[in-house]
Amino acid sequence: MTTKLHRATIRDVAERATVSVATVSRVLNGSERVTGATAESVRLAAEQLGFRLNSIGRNLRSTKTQTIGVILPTLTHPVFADCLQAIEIAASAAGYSVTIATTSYDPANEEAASERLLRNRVDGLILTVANANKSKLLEKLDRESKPYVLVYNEPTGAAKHRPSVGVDNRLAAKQITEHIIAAGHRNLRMISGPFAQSDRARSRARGFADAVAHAKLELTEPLQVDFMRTDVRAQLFEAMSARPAPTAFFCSSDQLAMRAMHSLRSLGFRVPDDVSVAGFDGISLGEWLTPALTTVVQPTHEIADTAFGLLKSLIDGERHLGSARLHHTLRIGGTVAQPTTTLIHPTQKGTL
Amino acid sequence: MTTKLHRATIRDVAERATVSVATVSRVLNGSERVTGATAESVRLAAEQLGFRLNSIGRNLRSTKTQTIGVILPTLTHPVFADCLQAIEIAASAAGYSVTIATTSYDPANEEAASERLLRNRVDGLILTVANANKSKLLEKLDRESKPYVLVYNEPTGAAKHRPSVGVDNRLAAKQITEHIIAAGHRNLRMISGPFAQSDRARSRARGFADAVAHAKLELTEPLQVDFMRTDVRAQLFEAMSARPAPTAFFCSSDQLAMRAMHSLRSLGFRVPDDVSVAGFDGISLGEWLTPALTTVVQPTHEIADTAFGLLKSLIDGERHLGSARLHHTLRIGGTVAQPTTTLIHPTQKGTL
DNA sequence: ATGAAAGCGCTAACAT
DNA sequence: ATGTTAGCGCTTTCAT
Repeated sequence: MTTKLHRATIRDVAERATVSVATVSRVLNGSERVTGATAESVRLAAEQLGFRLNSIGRNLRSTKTQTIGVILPTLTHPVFADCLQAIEIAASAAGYSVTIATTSYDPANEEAASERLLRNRVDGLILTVANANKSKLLEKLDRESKPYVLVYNEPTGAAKHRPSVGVDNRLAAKQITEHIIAAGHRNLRMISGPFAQSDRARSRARGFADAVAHAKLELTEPLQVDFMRTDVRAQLFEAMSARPAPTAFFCSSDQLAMRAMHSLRSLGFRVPDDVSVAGFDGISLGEWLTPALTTVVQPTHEIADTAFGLLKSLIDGERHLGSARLHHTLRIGGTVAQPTTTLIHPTQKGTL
Repeated sequence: MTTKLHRATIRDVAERATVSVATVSRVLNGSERVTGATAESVRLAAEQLGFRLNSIGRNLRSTKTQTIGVILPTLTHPVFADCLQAIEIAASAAGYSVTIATTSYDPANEEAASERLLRNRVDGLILTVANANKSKLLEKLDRESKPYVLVYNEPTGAAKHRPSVGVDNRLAAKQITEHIIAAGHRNLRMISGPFAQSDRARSRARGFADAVAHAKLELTEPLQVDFMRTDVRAQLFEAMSARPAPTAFFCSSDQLAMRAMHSLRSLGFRVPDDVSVAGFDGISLGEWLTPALTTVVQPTHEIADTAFGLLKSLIDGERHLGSARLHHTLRIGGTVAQPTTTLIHPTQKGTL
C-alpha cells in the first residue's frame, strides 16, 4: 500500500506483469484472446498495484464516454426525481454513468446545460424540455445527430419524429375528467401550471376540454398558476367566487392538486365534500393522503427504463426506433365525490 | 455549417486563426496574456468552425475534471432530491458538472457506485452513507485523500474528522419530542427507519430518548419500519394495541410520518384528535397537508450550498475545514394536539 | 497470442 | 505575446 495507490497506470501494470500495455488493455476489456495465464498475471499485478482504470484516457481514445446526460426541469417534482433515479439504475446496470442538469423550466438554461454536457461528450441525452415542438436545443441535437430521447414531452406535428417516451397526456386527462363528470359534476375548472413551461400542461388542458365538450358542459379557461411564485390561495378564492362556482378541479399535476386542496381547505371548503379535486402524475405521496388523491398514474419507472433502452439503441447506431406511448392508469382515491346537490350556492366560507 | 461541426478541434481553430494551438488554448481558458486582436480572431475562428471544447482532452491533460460525484441513498426521498438539485445548481454555477449514483441504502452499492465515479476521476464527492463512522467507502476516500463532504451524516467518535454538513439530529429530535410532551403527551412512541441504514435515524432516536428521559416518562423501543417493504399498517395496529397505548408518534422522517398517519387513519384513529404525529425533514409537501405536518425543518438548500462550498475548498487544496452543523427549525403544523384526556383507553377502532 | 507505435484533444513547460 | 513540443492514459491498427 503505497501512498499514491491509484496513480498506477496501465503502464505500471504492464511492467509488473512483464507484458505490453496492449495486453493489459485487452484483459481489462475482457475482449480479445489472451492466454488465461497472462490474463491472470495481469489481473494480479493490477490488484497489487491498486490499479484503477482511468476512464478519461479511454474516453479520449475511444470517443465514447459511457456517460449519458439527463436534463430535467427540476428535481423538486417527485415525478422527475423518481424518473432520474430509475434512469440512473438502468444506466449503471448497463455500465453507463449519468451526469445531470436542471433547467428550472427555463429554456435559456437548456442551452447552457446542454453545452456543458456536450463538452463532456456524453454519448446521449435523456431530457424533458419546455416545448418539444419548438426547441433550440432539440434542433441542435438533431443537427449534430446526437442521440437523445425525450421523456414526458409529446412532440407533435413536424417534431413528431423526435424520439420520446411518455403517456398520452390528452387521453389521460380526458379520462380523468370523464371520471369527474361521471361523479355528477357540471362545473369543472382546470388548474394548470404555466403553459409556456410545459407542453404536457397544454396537452392535458386539451384532454380536459375534450371531456367537457363531449359532455356538453361549459368550458372555462384553465386557471394558470405559477406554482412556485403565485399565491394559489388568492387565485382559488377568486375561482370559487365565480357563479356558478366550480364543484371540481382537475389539476395538471399532483403537487398542484395538493396545494389546491390545502388552499381550498384553508378557505373553508371541505374536500371532497364541498369541492372535488383530481391530480395528474401518481406520485406515491398522493396515496398516503387521507383521503387518497384521485389521479392519473404515469408509469415513471417504466418510462425511465424505456427511455434508457431507446437511447442505448440509438447510441449503438440503430435508427428509426420511434417513440413510445406507455399506459397510464387512473388511481381512484377519495378526493373526487359527488357534488353536494343540496347546496344552493356554495357560500363563500373563508376570507382572504 | 458542415455536417460534422463539432468535430473541429483546437487545432483546426488554430489553423483558421493562423495562430498556434497554445494560443487558442489560452484564449479558451481566459488565462494568460493574449493580445485583444488575436484573441478576437481566435474567437471568430472558433465560432465559424462551430468549435466546442472537448473536456476529455482537457481532463486528461490537467488531471482535473471539473466534475463532482454525488452518492445518495435514493432520490425517491424529497430531501435527497431537493438537496441534489441544490448541489447541481451550486456546482454548475461554479463550472462543475455533477455525476450521480444512488445506493438504495445498501453499503454494497456504495462500493460499486464510488468505483465508477472514481474511474471517471471526479474531483470530489458529496455523499450520504449508511454509517459515517464505519464505512469502507469513506476509509477508501480517506486513504486516497480524495476530497469529499458528507451530507446528513453526522460522523462521531474516531470519524469525527470527516467533513460533514447537516443539522444536529439528536438535538432536533429532542426538541420536537419536547414539543410533543409539552402538548401533554405521556405515552410517546418513535417510529424509525431501519437503524442499519441510517445513522441519522439512530441520532434521532437518541434525541427522542433524551427528551423522554428528561421528562421522566417511560421509554419504549422505537418501532423500526422498513418503509418500502413492511406493512406499516400492521405494525401500527400492534403498536396501538399496547397498554397504555401511545398517544403520539415521533417519526424519523416526513415520509414515514405520512405513511403512519395514513395507516392510523385507515385503522380508525383520527390525527391529531386521537393520536398525534410529528415528522422530521421538513419536505414542502408536508405544509400542504391538512392539517400541516408538525416537523423539524432541515435547511436542505443551505446544506447543499455549504457542502459544495466546502468540497470546492477541499478540491482547491485547503485543509482542516471541519464540518458544519446548520440550524434546524421546528415547523409547528396541526398534527400534534393535546391528548384526549377523557379517553379511558383508546378503544381499538379499526381491524386488520 | 502478444508487442510496438501512433494518436485521441488538450494543457503546460519551455523557448523565443 | 506567441510558438514548439511533450505528454496525460488509454485503445487500436499493424506487425510478428
